[in-house]
Amino acid sequence: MSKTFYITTPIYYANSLPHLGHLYTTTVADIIAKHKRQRGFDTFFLTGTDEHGVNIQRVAQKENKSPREYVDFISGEMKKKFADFGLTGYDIFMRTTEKFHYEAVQNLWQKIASSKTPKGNETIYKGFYEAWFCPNCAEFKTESEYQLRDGEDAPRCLIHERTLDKVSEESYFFRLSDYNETLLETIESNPNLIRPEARRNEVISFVKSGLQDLSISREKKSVSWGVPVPNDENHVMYVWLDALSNYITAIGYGNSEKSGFEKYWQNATHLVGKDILRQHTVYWFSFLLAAEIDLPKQVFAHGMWLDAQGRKMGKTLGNAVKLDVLHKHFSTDALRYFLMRDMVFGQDGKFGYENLIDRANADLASGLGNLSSRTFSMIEKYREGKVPSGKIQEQNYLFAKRAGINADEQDLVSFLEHARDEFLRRFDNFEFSQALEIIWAVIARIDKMISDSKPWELFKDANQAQTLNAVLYRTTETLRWLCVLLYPVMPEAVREIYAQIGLNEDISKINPENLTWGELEAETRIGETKAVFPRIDKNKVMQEISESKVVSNEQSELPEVAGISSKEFDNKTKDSNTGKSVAKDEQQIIEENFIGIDDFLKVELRVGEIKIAERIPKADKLLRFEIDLGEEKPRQILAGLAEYYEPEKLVGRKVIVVANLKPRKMRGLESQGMICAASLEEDDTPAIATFLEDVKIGARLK
RNA sequence: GGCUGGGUAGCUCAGCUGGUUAGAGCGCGGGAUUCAUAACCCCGAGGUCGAGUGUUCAAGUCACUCUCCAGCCA
Repeated sequence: MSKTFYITTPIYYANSLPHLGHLYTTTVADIIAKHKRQRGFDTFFLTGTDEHGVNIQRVAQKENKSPREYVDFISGEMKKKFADFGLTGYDIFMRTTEKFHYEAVQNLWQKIASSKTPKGNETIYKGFYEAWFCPNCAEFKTESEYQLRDGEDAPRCLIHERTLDKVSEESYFFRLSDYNETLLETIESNPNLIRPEARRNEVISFVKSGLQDLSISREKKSVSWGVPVPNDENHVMYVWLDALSNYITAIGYGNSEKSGFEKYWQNATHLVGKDILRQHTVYWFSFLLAAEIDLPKQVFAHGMWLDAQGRKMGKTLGNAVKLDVLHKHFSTDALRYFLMRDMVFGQDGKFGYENLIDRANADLASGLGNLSSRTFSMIEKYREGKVPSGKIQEQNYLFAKRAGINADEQDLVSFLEHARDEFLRRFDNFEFSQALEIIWAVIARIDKMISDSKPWELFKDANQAQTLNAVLYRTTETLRWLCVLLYPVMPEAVREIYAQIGLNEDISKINPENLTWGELEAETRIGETKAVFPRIDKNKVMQEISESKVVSNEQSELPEVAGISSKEFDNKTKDSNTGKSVAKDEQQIIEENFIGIDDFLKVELRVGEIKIAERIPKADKLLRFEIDLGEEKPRQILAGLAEYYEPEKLVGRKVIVVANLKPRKMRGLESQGMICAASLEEDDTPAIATFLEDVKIGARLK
């Protein structure tokens, strides 16, 4: 039986449109799947949507759709976006609303219910949960949504300020509290079960702090959109049991429609965002233990993409990456490369269009692209388009040596083999960023070999014919290897290069472990040459992106209730445990985005004239200003404008100053306010706000 | 507050079990070159490795204290 491999992304909660987070995890999974397949693993790749729960019920209602219509729409959008980015290689797009899943989770429920906990108790029991309910909001409130005042028994709703009612609802509970020891033992004895290590520690400390039983159902009268609990008309399962079990139901556990459980489950890897790690370890592992199913081999929690400044992306800040912008301006391969190269897998990463462009230009255009381009151009020019043999005969050794080329290619071969092995090792260990660095070290080495041997001079010397041949052969053969290694990351581009070498095998089926130096045959006729990674005109593209942003802000979009999925996941967690309520009302979100006039008046904006502007030694961004606000003496204000403005030219300019900002020290100097400026572009290039009319110094803005 | 992780060149990061003058890429300055996508190659500037104390012949690398940042605490 061949080796198998099972890779999953989370199934994404179908309450909001696809965003970068979804795209990222599925891209990583796709790359891993392609890699494993190349290496001969019988691989199963799952992604999909999680479609039940009260959140979805509500959003659907708001949209005047049935939950089913709504999730059909979202899941369709998800598939479309994935397809836009070439993500079609999954084996299943799992949906929890499918019939087989209903059947299978119900079977799982019964299996769990029929077994005992490690301490010999019933695993599932019926009880009540109690929670604070606000009748005005018609919602259960979580801790962060209410306030308990001194001397009062019941907390108050933060919105309505009225006391909350304690409401209890019947619920089935999973006896999670009986799984502490088993869980701890399992996790501690398997260092690789949860990764990265820092995350694993979090889980361990969470388990150690004691586990409470988990509510796994809701009464149908409050939540109807879910899988019915077997033998109880009045309950539906609550999200996590339903959602997590998809990983096994999709491959045939508990149902006969799907298959592969025996084959794939033994080698399962779950990729998850760090925000849902607990659910995928504590809850999921316990469910599996209860159902007497083996645990997955590994759960890997990756980080989040932050914006270029390191802030969380979201609706409120308006800094979320727009997938249509990405799709319009960047090739899928460049994006895939960036996602793998720029984020250390497991840590958070910063995403900026500029970073992406810089990365693509430096590594892809100037690096790999340029190497292939110069190679084929030389083969065309010097060897009539045919890859020459790399053999150097003994009588030519001396000539080769003079050109700095070792007649024996073994050094290069060993180097390349070692790079390949390292690459595979890093890749297997999910160290994608470092794996790719190794490839780029190979590119640098080949570039250097070319520069050192100077093929354009060798060409003029008849004695150096074989040296030139060797350089060209070695370069091309190395490119062949790199294509095979890089295939999972940049399938399209690498196929193109492979074809330009003149080869036509299906690169997706070539196992990098079996690459053998010299298999590229001499006399191979190279294909038609063209640039694989065109250089991106940064200014132009950045300009276009900032223009398109303005447009898309004006378009009305489908509302993303309560924003982005990580937040939703959090809410969902609380919900599943306590039955307290969830998604914030859209209206409420909107209200939160407004401030009252009082809030505005707190900000003291005044007109000031710049009297002195100068650079600060050793600070490349900061400028020091003295600004006259009509006060006794000018104020010293520091601002990060040095990269964009000549200080001399700012003297005399009237600007808007936040006058009551708390003073702050920077570079040992106190800044007594802030100059208002707008950002021109993604990188925060500032434009100082100013007046067309002649305003008085010290005048307050209102 | 408790726990966990991190603070290494302007930026993003490598530095395994302590051992020569602390590395890479990007960016910046200079040079060389033309096969190539203003590319590639060479040279250079730039770091008291968050602060302090200790262990040691020897410490980004170990211990302790402090500090700042991030995450987890249902």
